[in-house]
Amino acid sequence: MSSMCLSSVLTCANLTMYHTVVPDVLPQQPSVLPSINTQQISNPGCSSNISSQWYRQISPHCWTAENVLEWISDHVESTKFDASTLSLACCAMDGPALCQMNRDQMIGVFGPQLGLHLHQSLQEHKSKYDLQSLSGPELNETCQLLDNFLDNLNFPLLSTIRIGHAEDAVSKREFGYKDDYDLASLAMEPMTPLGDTEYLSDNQSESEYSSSSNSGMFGFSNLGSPESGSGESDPEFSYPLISKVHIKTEKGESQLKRPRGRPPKLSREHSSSIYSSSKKNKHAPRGTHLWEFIRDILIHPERNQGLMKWEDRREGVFKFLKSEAVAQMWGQKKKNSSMTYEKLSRAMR
DNA sequence: CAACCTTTTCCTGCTT
DNA sequence: CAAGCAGGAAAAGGTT
Repeated sequence: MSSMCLSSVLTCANLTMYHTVVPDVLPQQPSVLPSINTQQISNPGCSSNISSQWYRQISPHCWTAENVLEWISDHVESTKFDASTLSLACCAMDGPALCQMNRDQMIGVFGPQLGLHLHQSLQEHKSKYDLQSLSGPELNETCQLLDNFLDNLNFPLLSTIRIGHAEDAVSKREFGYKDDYDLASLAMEPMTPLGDTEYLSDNQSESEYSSSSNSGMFGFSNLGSPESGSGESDPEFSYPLISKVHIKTEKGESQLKRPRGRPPKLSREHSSSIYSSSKKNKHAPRGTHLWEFIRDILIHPERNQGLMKWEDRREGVFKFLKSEAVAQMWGQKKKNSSMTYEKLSRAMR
């Protein structure tokens, strides 16, 4: 089980990203999450070490006073600055106010050492977000993924949404994924661009992810696991025979089974994913965590084409509308064409 | 390089 | 009984 509860992280993201837009987004939250319930993404208390990092993903112009404090606090720590010499009142400003300060004003307020440090840091943050407009790198990456994903869908964008059963018609065999993310064979519902507040009106067509109560409608209700039809057929992700084991069943049959756990990673030389060209590092860069991926989709509702939506931002409840599509995107991001919603949901839990 | 963390995969049991 | 879901366990691989 992940030590970092997805719900808390997403809620923190939610709060950070939206609290200037949705002022009532931070009610009293229960301090304890009773259990990890993927149906309901509720709000446990956000740990400070998580929330304190969120200002990094927002343009300084959008920082709240709290973000500014966190930012200053981080620099006080990193520079071993004696915080006792710093007046809290000096730090009481929001992002826009902070951005208006020039170098000399910073030095005047925070002193020559910390002031210079803060000024330099602020310039870096500002230039970073000036270049990237609204989005952080991870967000851009996810958005690019979304764009590519949607570009690869050959479905006409209909003006009406078919309710519910489009996925019914898809057999597991038809669900074969191809290299380069060719999802033309993926019989999803046609995607209609949705605005921030313009969601599907008929909830029955959606894969319920959220909601409080429900019991188990964790999406995918009409769709079998595509793994059987795709994962092993993909040359890149097929498992070598050596990784398979023969397991005797009670009936004495010899059955070919995959061992538990993740199969060894194969060479990425033949990867044709859009990421192959951009990611050369030995280690995956930051911003590739599942919770970040989910967050990025959620905070860009105008670009997620109805893949997911906030059901109740205040409660941190969101819903998968195209659960398999989201899983496919995640799989592409992780260069894993056998990713399914079942696995994605397990990772989330 | 080891410890830790996250993700992926398989499996079992419960609920509907 | 079948399907869907939750969660345990194991393993890979990334991060620190």
